[in-house]
Amino acid sequence: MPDLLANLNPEQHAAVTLPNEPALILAGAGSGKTRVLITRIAWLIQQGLASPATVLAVTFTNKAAREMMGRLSALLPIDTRGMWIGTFHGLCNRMLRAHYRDAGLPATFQILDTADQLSAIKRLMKGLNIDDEKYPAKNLQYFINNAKEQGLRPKDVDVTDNFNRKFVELYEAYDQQCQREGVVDFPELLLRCYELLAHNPPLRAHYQARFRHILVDEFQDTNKLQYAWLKLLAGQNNAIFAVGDDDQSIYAFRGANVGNMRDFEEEFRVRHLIKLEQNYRSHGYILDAANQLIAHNARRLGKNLRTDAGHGEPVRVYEAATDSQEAGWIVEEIRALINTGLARHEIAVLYRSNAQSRTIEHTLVNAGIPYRVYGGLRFFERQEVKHALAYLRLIDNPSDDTAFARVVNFPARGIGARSIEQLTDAARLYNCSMAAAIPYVAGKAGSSLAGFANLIAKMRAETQQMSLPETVEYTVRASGLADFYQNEREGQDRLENLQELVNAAAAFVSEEGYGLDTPARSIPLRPGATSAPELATAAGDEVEVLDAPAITDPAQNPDVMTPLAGFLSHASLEAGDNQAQAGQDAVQLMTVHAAKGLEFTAVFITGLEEGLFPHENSAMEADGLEEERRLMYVAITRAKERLYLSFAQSRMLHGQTRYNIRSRFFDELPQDTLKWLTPKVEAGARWGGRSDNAGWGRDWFARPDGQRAGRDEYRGEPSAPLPAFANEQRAAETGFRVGQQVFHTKFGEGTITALEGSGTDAKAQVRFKRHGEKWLALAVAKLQPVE
DNA sequence: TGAAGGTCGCTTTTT
DNA sequence: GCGACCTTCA
Repeated sequence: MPDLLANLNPEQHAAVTLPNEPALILAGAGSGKTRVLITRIAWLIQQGLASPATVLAVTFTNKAAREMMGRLSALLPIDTRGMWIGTFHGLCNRMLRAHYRDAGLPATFQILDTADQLSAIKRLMKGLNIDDEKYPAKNLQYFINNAKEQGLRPKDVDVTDNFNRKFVELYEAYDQQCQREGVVDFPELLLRCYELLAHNPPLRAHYQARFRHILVDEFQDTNKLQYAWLKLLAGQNNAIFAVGDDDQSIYAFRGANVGNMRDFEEEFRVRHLIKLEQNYRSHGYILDAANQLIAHNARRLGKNLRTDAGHGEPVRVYEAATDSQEAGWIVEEIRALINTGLARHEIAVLYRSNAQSRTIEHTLVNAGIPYRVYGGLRFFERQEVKHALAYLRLIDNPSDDTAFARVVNFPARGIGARSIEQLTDAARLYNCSMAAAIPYVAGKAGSSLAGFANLIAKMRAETQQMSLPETVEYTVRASGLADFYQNEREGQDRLENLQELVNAAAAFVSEEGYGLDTPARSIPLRPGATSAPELATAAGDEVEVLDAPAITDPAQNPDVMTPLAGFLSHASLEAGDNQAQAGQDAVQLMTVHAAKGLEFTAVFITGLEEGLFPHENSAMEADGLEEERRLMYVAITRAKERLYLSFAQSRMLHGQTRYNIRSRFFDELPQDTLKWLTPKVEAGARWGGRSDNAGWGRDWFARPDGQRAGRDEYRGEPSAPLPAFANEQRAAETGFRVGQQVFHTKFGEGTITALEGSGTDAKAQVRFKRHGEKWLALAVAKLQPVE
């Protein structure tokens, strides 16, 4: 029997072995939070305090859920399938599939992702002739999701004015449309599941009796609805083991409510509050910086990280003249780090907003350093993949109008906007789906639509006995998608992705433990399967906890989805990785948000300027600045050994050059942990704000005070050379070189101290004998070389 | 029916 | 500055 408790520190040990009572674990960054969560489950089972079927563990991302399952089965030889480990949405989906009748849903209900939802809303508004200018579909989407996350149905929303009344009406119409089509959006999965439990006492009692152990990861990120769902599931008797960090709450903008931690403490009368403050990730100076920064936040539960590692390296700070100079410095430092033997994937460049990645990417490309950008299009979001999925959804559920509208004329089959209009009119008239309305459309439009209906019918018939991978492969071909992309000039990648979809289906079948020949569209018989059957309708007050018996009679096991339904859920709930060159050893580029939960030996936090980080929009939001500070805290605590902070005096943003002052966060960090690689300019000596350049010559832009930290003043002893990056290359592009003597008609003689950009964007920094240092646009300024 | 051209917006994002 | 999305036109 493995000793699960070995090597735990006292706080971790205490958390893992708590009695089965409500507990809140305040887990600082890098304090072994996931380890505690996993060890807790393993310990409960090992001690005989819990059987796998009584455990429910919920996370926010599929990645976290997978990690938990993986590490758990490595820790104990248990079948994790008996447990319910997954995301809020994944678990709710599972419950709704099991009790679809009680939840008022068709067996084959489909899940709309955010993009599907928006197109469903647009379709709805078009049908109702709503002015998209006055009531933008995006705003309605936000309104609906927000209401659902507050647990509010249309009848529950307060009508305050006519504008709001319209939104409530549209919300209601949207819900009716979803109901008719048999589709649910993301928040609906949660709300529907909440209502299922709230309105069905026997069912609620069943699950409350079953899930004696509820564990929640990243509790600070839960929204109101998720908290209510947890409360319902816990009932009077069950304990919730909540793990979270209020200092890392960075998702308020999408409904996360840090207040849930306080509420949980009070409402559940939490007697066990344990703080994990021992940090196993970062060196001392880095932690000092994090601790002192976050101490500036007023509303905290309070906690301070400590480490046994030494001080380590100081935090290096660099002030650049421009965003591209900042990028140049970063790349030089990265090159130096790589030269010392550091793996590229141990280096991360973080930024507040995605737009900042461009300059850095550009500079990395020029330097020939491989990198990977996180974010962007993910596999199941690609258009060709979504097209194929739409056909599969139509096979499974013909009423899914979102899927129907997406592919009725793709590949093109002569069904134009007019035909679609006729069809939607008919569908509204007969209150049926678009597919069902086809017979009511007459004429040429009617016959081409009938052709499409026949295609889908044929596909449904042909795939009746096929396995899931066969079904997908058949669909890709029979839909005409394969031919279409085959003939498309740049369709090869898309064709490969469609093949990849077939592979994904095969992988899904094998991971779920289906036989390879299991028909995709029937409830599979899985001899020896350990998934616990659920009550279709629980009767009476007697509730029995069913301990994972083998499934023998599919009719009694409504919780088993067909492989196709499972795969379609999987595609909606897990959008997959983004396609960036995975596998290669590459420098990691991402937003600070995306970096949460990750760690790197060396971290660059870039663009530390007022307006950017903290972001200017945060000033308008309640608690906005504190959230920005938490974001900075998250960023700092990603670093293990080396932390670099940088900012630029000017930056190209939205096609305009902006002049920013350095972030206030610099003043909130302990100064003795910082090592300025460029001279630190005191706040009072600094100019700030925007400059519209009025009154200044058009051909140059410089700080009005004529001062700047020149690269010749660079005093660091960095691993990297001075930011005289790629000078040779610049020389070739601009015709000038750094160090060259030049003459300007207005400013006279000077020396080039830096070059950047190319073509019409090329700029030179020149130190003039009488006018100080200035940046000049080479396309405008007439610089002449002095022999 | 697709290409071309114009307009809009632009913080962070998982499910 | 750039991409996404919408409309327009041949």
